[in-house]
Amino acid sequence: MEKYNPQEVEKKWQQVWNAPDYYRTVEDSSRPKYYALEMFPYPSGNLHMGHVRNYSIGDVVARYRMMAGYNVLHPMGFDAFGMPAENAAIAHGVKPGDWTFANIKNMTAQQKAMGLAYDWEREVETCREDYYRWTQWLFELFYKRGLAYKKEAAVNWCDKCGTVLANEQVVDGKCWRCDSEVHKKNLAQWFFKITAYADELLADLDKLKGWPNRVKIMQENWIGRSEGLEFAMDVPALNEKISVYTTRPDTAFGITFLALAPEHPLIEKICAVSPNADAVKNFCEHAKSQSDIERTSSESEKEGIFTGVYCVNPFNGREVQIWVTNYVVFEYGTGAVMAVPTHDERDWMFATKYGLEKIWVIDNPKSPLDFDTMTNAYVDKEGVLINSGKFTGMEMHQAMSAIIDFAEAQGFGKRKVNYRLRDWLISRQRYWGAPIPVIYCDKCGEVLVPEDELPVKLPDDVEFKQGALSPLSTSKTFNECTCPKCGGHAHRETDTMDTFICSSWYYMRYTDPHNDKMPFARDKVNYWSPVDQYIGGIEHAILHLLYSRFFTKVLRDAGLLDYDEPFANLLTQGMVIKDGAKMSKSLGNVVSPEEIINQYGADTARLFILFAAPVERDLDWSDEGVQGSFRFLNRVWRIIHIFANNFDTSAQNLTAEEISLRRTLHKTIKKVTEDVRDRFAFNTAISALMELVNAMHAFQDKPINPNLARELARDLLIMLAPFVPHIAAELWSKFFEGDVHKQSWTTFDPAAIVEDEVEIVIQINGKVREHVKVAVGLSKSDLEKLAPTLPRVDELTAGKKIVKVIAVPGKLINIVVK
RNA sequence: GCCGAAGUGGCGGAAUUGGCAGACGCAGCAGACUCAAAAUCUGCCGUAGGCAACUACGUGCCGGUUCGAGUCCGGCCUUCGGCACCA
Repeated sequence: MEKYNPQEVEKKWQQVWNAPDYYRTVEDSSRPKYYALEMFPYPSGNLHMGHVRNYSIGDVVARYRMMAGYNVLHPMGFDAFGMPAENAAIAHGVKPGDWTFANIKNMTAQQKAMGLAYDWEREVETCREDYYRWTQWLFELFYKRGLAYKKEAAVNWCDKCGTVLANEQVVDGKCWRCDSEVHKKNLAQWFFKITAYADELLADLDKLKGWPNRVKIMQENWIGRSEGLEFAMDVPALNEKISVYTTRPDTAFGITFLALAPEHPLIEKICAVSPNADAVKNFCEHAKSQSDIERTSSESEKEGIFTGVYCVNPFNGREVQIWVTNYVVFEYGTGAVMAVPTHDERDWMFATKYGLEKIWVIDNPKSPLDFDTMTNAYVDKEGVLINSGKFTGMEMHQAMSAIIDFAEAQGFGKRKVNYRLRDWLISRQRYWGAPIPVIYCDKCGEVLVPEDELPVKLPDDVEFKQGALSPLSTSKTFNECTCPKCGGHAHRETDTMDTFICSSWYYMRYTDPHNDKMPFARDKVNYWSPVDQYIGGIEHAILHLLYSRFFTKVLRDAGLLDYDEPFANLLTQGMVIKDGAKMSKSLGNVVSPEEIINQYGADTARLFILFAAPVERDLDWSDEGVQGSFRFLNRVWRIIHIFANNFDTSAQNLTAEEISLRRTLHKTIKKVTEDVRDRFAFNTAISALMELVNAMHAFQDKPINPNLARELARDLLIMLAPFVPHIAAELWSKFFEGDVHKQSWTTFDPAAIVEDEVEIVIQINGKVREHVKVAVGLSKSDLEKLAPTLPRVDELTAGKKIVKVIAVPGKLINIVVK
């Protein structure tokens, strides 16, 4: 028997799998389809352990489904536009495209060294013209459907990245990529109208039965739907109205002031009549200069200034002061808030600080409030209205709808649904992205580039300088053009698209990657979609997964596809941790996949990473654990060779020991199948395989029935194939015909797992006192009768009274004594 | 503050429907093989007491339901994640 040499074995099989037709996928209506997908990577240059984990999980899923008779689509590609390529251009003078393609080449080689079962002919690279042509085409589709628009707004600007960011890409006031602080800037930018789909994006979360609950909850929070009342308050001094939005119309009689965001357009008019206009203007400047964190943290100091102007509460006719404050968010609702200090914590703090009036309008009849000594707002969702005119005495929830009805009947307000979700800012002042296909004509204004002129190609003659200027605007060949409508003088949009747009539809392109008439054919995308199993990191819970859901719904409404949700099942893998922290260069705890693969082989790396932790949980890297996995593969290598020595011996009837070993095999088949198919419990599937190999080891020095030896070797290799494809293929080729990866998944023989005896537990007062073997199928009453006849039971219950006997067939007998 | 997840040996983890807590692996200890070491194989391995059979305790804490709770219920504690002045 030669030694297990993973380097040699893996190289050999990777060459076999690299043949163009080995993993080629075609539509086939005779088999059920299965679309297995891992989130495609950014081509940073090297795989890290997070990638290895992601692809190992996906490969087990795909390979198992292939063997289980499904027509499996399992593609890979690269999210190839993005800033690091551009930064490399600035730092080292290399072209972003050259840098990117070199990285893709390197990473593809690393992926191939992992032995992954991909159809490489479907590879997608988002930076290639034949891909971004369709990204631009989709932008135009959104534009034509009124879902892409340009607007001047205060947007998030990252100095370090030299570009604007979408709300989803700002984390705790910082840039999601470089972690530097983001500030507001007024710029005219392109947006996608994701808010038009807010309701459906929220409602359809219910359809996603195969998604982790926490991801759905995160999206729900992000969309942030609320119901309430929007109503107008008169400003007599200006002969104007201010609209406010509230979710607590039941507290409307407690309004004591009105709070405006410093950006509110009415402030200018107020200043025209205000006695302290200068102070108000100064305050607004000050508030606007505060950083995002200062402005939006609930712990920040609330500040404000009285404008000297009043408005009228339409419910009771009271005049209330108009204040400008730093805690009202302009982008949400109407940018103006009715303030009720007694029933809102923020208003309480503000009113206390500035000595404003507090009027209580809700009391709790169950435990009446002592208003004179209250030090907080009363915000519980329970109570009855007081001091509220004709609504006094009404239960607060009834009062909410009654007050809304009243406002609607009087014509000064209406029911309103609001969302926290904002439109998606998609412009980026960067080079390495898909150019926005828009032309600005001196006469015609904003014009789309005609479809047959797509793609708008990225020019080569640009200067890569950090700053507010889009690199494309430095190109001499790109900028100037003629108007497609009138032929007159025009110039191009020089911003590119957020790369999240490229990744919002790549999984559709995989279904028809070489189509040069359309982004994809409708019948192909419908055949393969939705993705049956999507696998990736939790960090995309909102970003990529929300954007992709939005894209799917827009493309459905445009008639390009016929389903509502892109990803039927989602698996969010945990991080790879070492020494208690995420692997990172700065901590110096990075383990390179390349080194592990060189030392032990890809099979060992895959096995360890799948065995060490459940897929959803963080995984602690352990060098000793890797050695353990390598040891196991060596055990497999030896035991298969030993068993194969018995293949040609003469067959006898199975001994009792052999029957028991066969039972272990079939129980293992059942468990591994269920763990892989239903639970993604790869760690327990592998532990069951280890137990089987341990059981086989009891026969290492004994002759074994040749039929059983063959059955064990065969089924073990089939079950190992999705996890450790190279060693399984090699051992199979040595002792069996054909290719292990083209075998049907093995099934268990129900007759083989039947036991004739079961061990049941005897408990006395719930404590285990004895184990007995009984015939299988003994009924409840048989067991109850059996219990008192056991000598041990007799001994332990001597002198005590048996109160009750509980029997669970096949499990236990519990005797209750006093 | 609100929402969510988790807490089990020295470590990673198992226990799928309320029924033997600690499968499997790592580390450790002992033995076999060897001149020796490595590799391999075998056994032991929650804590305390005991030569042992065995006994008591034990799944973050307190209480409850149940013949029986890691699992269910109520109340806390800790850690991690998300949202966070959204009216």
